[in-house]
Amino acid sequence: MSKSEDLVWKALSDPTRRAILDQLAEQPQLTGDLCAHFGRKRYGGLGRTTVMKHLDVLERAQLVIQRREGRHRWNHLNPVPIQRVCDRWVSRLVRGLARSANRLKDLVEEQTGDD
Amino acid sequence: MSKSEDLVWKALSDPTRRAILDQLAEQPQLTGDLCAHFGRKRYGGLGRTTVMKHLDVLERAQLVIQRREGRHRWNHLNPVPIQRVCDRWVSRLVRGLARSANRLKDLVEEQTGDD
DNA sequence: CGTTCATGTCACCATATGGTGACATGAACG
DNA sequence: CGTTCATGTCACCATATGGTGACATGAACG
Repeated sequence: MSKSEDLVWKALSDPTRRAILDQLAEQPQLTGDLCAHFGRKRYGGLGRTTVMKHLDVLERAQLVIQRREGRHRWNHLNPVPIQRVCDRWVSRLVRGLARSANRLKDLVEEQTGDD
Repeated sequence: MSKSEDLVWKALSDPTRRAILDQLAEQPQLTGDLCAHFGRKRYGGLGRTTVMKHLDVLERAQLVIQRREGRHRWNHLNPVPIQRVCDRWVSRLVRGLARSANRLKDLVEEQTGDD
């Protein structure tokens, strides 16, 4: 639907990017720190270029906010998009659940009848 | 991380699949109904094969549950995986936010100082 | 002010993914 | 029981995506 929501879902679909967000949830980090971390074999053994590309995707989805400081760059997690997206879906599901309460009841009765 | 969580994120990353879940949140539908709906130009103009592939992805992520009935197949939305995934992330973010409250305060003060 | 070190950009590659038409199966209806 | 109609499967294509090494920039430190 909305362009920005799509960027968020796309950004979250990759495990490495979710791991980056995990790291940034702990504390803001330098691009170099993240590259060093995900460069370790245990954590993917990724090249610096790869990590920066992931950061770029996260930035375009506004999940990560970047701040220059001299020749360093701090990467901050921005929790707003995730919460917005989750809120929307959970409320949609709740709406649907209410509507289908009767059908679910019927299904359960039918299933237990079969056992 | 976990295999099943990855399947859910991957499944949710496509706009068409999210639209399918939207449809199924309203009410369970036959595969043919969904194909007819998304076959309309306004809703993507997709072929039957394409819609079924999306349904397959959703089923593997357990976001959709299927029930045979004669030569028909009912597709039901299963809200559990979305809620589980959202819960995990929101709680992670809350944890991170608490930890970074001080840093955020500093940032805000610094920013307002610059304006 | 030359060198170093963190970050940015580029062109490129292999594979995953969304999409398709043609054919297969199998319940249901005359 | 032959035909129809909903669903399932197959091989295939174009493009998006994750990943890479080589080169570019530009702050900082001796």
